[in-house]
Amino acid sequence: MAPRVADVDARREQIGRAAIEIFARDGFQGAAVGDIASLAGLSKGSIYRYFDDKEALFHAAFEAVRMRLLRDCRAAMAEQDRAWDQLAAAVTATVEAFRSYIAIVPLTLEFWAAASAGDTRQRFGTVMADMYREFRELVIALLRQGQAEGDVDADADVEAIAAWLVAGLDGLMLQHWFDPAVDPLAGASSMLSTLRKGATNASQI
Amino acid sequence: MAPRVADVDARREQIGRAAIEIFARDGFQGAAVGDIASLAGLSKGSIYRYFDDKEALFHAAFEAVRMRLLRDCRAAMAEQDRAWDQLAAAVTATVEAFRSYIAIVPLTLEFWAAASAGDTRQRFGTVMADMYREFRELVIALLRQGQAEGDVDADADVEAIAAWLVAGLDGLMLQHWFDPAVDPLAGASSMLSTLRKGATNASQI
DNA sequence: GTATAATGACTGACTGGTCATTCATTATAC
DNA sequence: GTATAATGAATGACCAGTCAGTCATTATAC
Repeated sequence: MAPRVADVDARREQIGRAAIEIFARDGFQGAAVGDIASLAGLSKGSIYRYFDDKEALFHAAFEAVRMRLLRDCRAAMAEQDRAWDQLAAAVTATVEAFRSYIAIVPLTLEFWAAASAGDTRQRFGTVMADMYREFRELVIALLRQGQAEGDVDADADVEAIAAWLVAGLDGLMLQHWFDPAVDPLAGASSMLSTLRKGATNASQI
Repeated sequence: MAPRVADVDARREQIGRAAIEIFARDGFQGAAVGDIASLAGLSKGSIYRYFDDKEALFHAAFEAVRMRLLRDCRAAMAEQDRAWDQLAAAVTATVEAFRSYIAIVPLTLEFWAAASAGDTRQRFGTVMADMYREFRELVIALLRQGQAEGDVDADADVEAIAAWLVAGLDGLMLQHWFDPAVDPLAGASSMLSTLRKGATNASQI
């Protein structure tokens, strides 16, 4: 109807918000493009003016969620001076992000599945690999700085630690999703304090 | 009377094996029951003689994989005396199971997704919740015994530790699946040694 | 040992339905 | 009048689950 739409980016974002909600509720395969269109206040056909196909829509939804998480982490880190405190803040911010924006969880699970099997595997698999590399590298950098600042053992295997720290956060969110009695914050705190004691000679000996 | 003396259990297992392979390759929604039937050497119609519907097939596939994992864990534990060594053996056995039977990974990811969104959520959600509770309880029991044997601090929060240990294994397997350069065994070893140092006064002080 | 009857595992064409994607048409703004 | 956004009916492909019929195998009678 409206020629020269006011703002293409705004419309894409509007559709993306609807996509997050529907994909989180119904899954990737289960979601109907028409439902996303309705929620965005458009018709099915219009979706295809802004996105090539359903997969592109899914990718955009996940990307939006990922950026939000990364932004929250960086914001929390900016408030701390020492690398160790920044790491703790990032971990806490991640858990908080999951709790305050719970749609992240089912959306992520759907994305994992899409990246691991079926036609979507190739397209989304590299996206996941890149994302985890990025998260691990963030943690590795903090741990290295922590070593320089004397909060982390010089001989700690920072790569391995980064992998299981990120892994632990994912897994805690997963268990919390299936069973709300599992407290992800308690788990993350325990993980951090154990790491603090287990990989820090300076403060113990 | 009964032609080919059909061994119902054997047939179900034969179909189950095919189901694991196809679901791991194509995902739950993406898999065609006809493909599973072909791989099992049967026709589509016959599948429904042994399973109520596609979901039942999926459930059976996951259950088989879960039992195998649990069996491997218990076997590894049986070879150790002290609770701490049993825990370490179980963790290593889990990682080894993932590596030697890699189809577990995409199948698990599919199951997570099915348990988190869409029509399948209710049916599979409780299965997941129960499974994680079972795994956590196994770890909790070992940690408690470890406390009794003096290998684990008396004031350690065993519930929180169990949650993040299980979480870490899931997450490591996930990262390894997307990026084979991530070594899950190195991650798991680091996690264990950190826990050993961080939650054990006895051996350090 | 042979012929016949009974059985039920197995098949695959079929039904009913879903849904992503396309495109001819309509509405709107300038 | 023209360019473009938006629409939604139409298309085509896919697939879970059903069921009437087939036929190899077993049981029984003699």
